[in-house]
Amino acid sequence: MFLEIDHSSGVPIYRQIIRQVRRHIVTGGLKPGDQLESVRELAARLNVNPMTISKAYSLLEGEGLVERRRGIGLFIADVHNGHVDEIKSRMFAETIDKAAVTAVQLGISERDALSLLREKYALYRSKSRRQK
Amino acid sequence: MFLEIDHSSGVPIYRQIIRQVRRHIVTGGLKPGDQLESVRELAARLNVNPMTISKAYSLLEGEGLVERRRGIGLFIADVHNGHVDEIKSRMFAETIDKAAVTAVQLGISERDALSLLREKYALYRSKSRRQK
Amino acid sequence: MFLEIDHSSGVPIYRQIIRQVRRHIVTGGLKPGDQLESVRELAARLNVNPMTISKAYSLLEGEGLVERRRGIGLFIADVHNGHVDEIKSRMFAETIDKAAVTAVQLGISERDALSLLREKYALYRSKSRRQK
Amino acid sequence: MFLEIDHSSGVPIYRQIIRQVRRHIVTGGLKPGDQLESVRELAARLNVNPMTISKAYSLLEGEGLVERRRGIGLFIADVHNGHVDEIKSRMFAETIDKAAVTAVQLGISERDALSLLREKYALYRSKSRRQK
DNA sequence: GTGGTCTAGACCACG
DNA sequence: GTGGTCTAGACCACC
Repeated sequence: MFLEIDHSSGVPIYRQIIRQVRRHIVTGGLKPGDQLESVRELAARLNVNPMTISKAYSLLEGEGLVERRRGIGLFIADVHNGHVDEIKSRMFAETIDKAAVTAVQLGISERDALSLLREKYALYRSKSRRQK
Repeated sequence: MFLEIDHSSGVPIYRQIIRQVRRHIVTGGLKPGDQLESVRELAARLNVNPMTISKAYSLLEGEGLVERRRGIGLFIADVHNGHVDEIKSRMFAETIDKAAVTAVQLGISERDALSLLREKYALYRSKSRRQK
Repeated sequence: MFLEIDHSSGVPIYRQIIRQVRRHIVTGGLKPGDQLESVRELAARLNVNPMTISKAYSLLEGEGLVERRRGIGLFIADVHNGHVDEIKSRMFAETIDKAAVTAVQLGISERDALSLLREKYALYRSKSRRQK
Repeated sequence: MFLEIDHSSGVPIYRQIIRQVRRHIVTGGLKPGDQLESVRELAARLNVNPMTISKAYSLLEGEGLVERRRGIGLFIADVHNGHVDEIKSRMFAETIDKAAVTAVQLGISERDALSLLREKYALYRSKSRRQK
């Protein structure tokens, strides 16, 4: 599971995790029944405190996106139906929208904007492949 | 100076102020030599504690965007063009960064991401021209 | 960490702290990765308000000399050698600047000024060697 | 009269003026009976508020270093006797002392220290000549 | 009038 | 436990 933590953004780590896991579920990257990485494992991989992972998982459980099976671990719940593509598009459109507004307001050329996006895309694409 | 404080966003007030003043400076809404609203005045207008405003102003001073003239008030500093460009790049890079991570996590192709950005860019570009 | 606060000097406490921590970092007394005393601990020890310490620490963070690890504490950042050298130069330039102005105003010749500096330098150099 | 105001040092302007006028008196750059520049003139030249100059002059008068002659202006008082060279040396030695300690503590070479002093000396020497 | 500093105390978020 | 934020109020220095 590809997760990118930004320690300097000020956004709490557990929130960053929740948002990204939610995305993976929406995307189908994580499918109903899939087991989540264990708290300890993920904590070690991301180099954050296990309690932080635990908090994120608990909140996802509260949302009903994740199910706890006692003694075994956490699994993606069966909530994955319909409208997924639409939701995906909307989620992505929001981020691009902000970027476009900012670019225009700051007078950044379309050429520069596109080339930066291309570069960043490649960066995270390769990171995500390495994490798989 | 137009400033909009969102008390419910969770983003610290002083950061909201910094971000908006910075944007006003970078986009030319505030020009070198312009005097900032006084701490007390702005505090009264936004209905927040003067120290909160003071904190925002001090940090802007630390960034070199704002200058104190003792006993008189605070003024927009004479920022080099290079510095402004650097700030712009940083501001824009942050938004593109988020978009790129989202795109990768949602499994959106680079091609689609770029074309959406192109489309949005054109949209806001033409909007901004009409407003001129 | 040795910190000496002079309440009667008129120099703001938070600036005294910043200057001394900065000096400890630059001279190697505090090394990258070292944890700073907690805000509350230092506040109690120096007998000042925690917010004053917090302000000093925040500004050091803004300078990039110190890093927050959320919920854990503050640590000396991994400062590049170049950055340290820059800070050193700035610190030293300030003292020489004052000396030069004084020399000119007192009508002391460049020759005498240089020879006094040479002499004082040798003095403290040998003192510092003896302490090693 | 050569005066160097540092707006960014945090030291109040009126104090900077007092200290430097005092130095000129000690040095003999200003002699008993010499008339001081008028408040307005000096204010215009240094580009500071006339009240700031006035405050500095009043405090110098309080020290007895300066005398007010009603309707005419301010003059250097007749306090200029003995020990002058000794005082000068001490004033200068203090600044060099600090510089030398800093240099040694920061590990700056004698060569670099001397060359910086040479450079700064030349800078203020030429400034002082222009102001005469 | 301007901003700067410090305090005391409350509350929050994070780990 | 950690730091961060905000408030209310006092006091200071400067112009």
